[in-house]
Amino acid sequence: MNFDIRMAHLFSTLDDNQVRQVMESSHISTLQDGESLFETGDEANRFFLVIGGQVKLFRVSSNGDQKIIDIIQPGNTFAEALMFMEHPIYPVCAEALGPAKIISFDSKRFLQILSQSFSVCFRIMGTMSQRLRGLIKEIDDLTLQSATTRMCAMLLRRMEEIGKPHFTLPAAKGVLAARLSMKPETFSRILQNLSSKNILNTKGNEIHVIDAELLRSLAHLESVLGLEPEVHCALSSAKSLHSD
Amino acid sequence: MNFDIRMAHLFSTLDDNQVRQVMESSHISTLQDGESLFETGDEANRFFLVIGGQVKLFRVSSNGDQKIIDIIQPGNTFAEALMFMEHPIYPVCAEALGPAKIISFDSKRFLQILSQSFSVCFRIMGTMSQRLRGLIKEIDDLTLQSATTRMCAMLLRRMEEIGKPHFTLPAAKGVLAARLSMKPETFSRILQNLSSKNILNTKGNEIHVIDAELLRSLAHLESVLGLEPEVHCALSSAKSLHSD
DNA sequence: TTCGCCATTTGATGAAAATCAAGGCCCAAA
DNA sequence: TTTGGGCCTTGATTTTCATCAAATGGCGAA
Repeated sequence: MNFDIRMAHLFSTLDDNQVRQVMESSHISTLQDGESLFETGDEANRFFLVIGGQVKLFRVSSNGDQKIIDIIQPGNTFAEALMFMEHPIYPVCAEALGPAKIISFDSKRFLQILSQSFSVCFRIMGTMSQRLRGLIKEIDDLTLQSATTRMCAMLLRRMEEIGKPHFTLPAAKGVLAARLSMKPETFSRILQNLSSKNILNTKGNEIHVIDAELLRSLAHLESVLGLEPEVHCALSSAKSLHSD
Repeated sequence: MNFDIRMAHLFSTLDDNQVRQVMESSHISTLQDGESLFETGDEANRFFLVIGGQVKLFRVSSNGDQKIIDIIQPGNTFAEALMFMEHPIYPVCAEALGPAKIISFDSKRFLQILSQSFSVCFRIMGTMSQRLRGLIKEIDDLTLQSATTRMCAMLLRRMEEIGKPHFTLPAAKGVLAARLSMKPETFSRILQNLSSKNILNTKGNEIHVIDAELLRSLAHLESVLGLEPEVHCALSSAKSLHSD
């Protein structure tokens, strides 16, 4: 296996020797769709790097609903923050979303390397800092915004990521719904609604955005709320989205 | 001022010399109730330690609603995670909840000290790790649970913190409502509801829990995080959980 | 004490999203 | 080709909570 872990941000400042040390404790796994990597409450003495496919992190409520916390893409690490706790326990479940390939690393071993290199320390702190920021944003999304707003924001992110108004949804609709904290039915209805407003077209998992401006105004509903009168048209059409 | 910053977890492993260095860039402020420390979007070149009173961290939507992210108790630091970002910007607003006393520190200066001491590095990583966990737990609360569930969980936490079924709410009801992402009206109604079911009695800000078991079952508490013998930042009001 | 300003409570109403229940679609296996 | 099982969609209904509006109550200042 000649995959260079330095492609991952976390490992990018390691020298050859350090990479070798890290790799000594590593283990590559290939996962089937839906195969579990770890569960909430498991002892967390390893962390992970996705090198193929996707891994979803989620929590399960007592009624069986899943809230997807994050979907980890290839090249990204996860669960590395836990190595700094005394009795680390995974606070989420992780399982493959489709077939996936991952490398796992021994946390203790990595801590040893960490204690030799400030640059790696700083690197990891930067990563954690970003994650913190991301989670705050997430809380923001969940509390200050409606399901429609979240949907529009997601579509816009995806659109800008691709760079074209025509793109494919990054996962099955049901999965995205869980990611956005709504039921599949709601997801479907909102999409259908946006479509009926001629803001976009859908065909299966293909999305074609027609009116990106309107979409944007829906996604930024709140920041728009207090502003100029002219945005009111966009706003009012936003409000009427659900009422007819 | 002879307050020893080593009381704070983050500084606990500093030697006298390092403490002196850190203090050189520090600044003590006394805040009135409601006085702002910083706002979302401000350049973040300082971080803070609360030594008296409380500081609330929150985000604001344009309609004026506040979502309280955290309430920082004396002895705790906040905004320290930002020093690892390239162009650090506070992602939340901070203001005093009642009169408060805080010390601020220069981030750059502290980074220098950090680059001399692995123990401080590890310390800060541990802190960040806990914050991450806390935020995940938060997302959990916001999505998988109803307003009543959140209320019950909060009451239980508070009860266990105090150790008696009779206690005082840790802040004004309106503030707690925002902390739990609900309107004051809803907060009031839920409390009234619990009371009418003889689960608890209320009188002003005094709560007397009658049926803790029932309360617990309403909170749907999966003991996912139940076993956490550790640090606990007992001061901070609930939170702690994350991997990524 | 009275006044006025708060935070809180209470009631009535409405809107968003969950839930319940079918039904349709697509694809893959028989 | 037919069949069956995931997904997704659609419709009807219900629940939860926000919103609007109007008391109530406490507490400090005049």
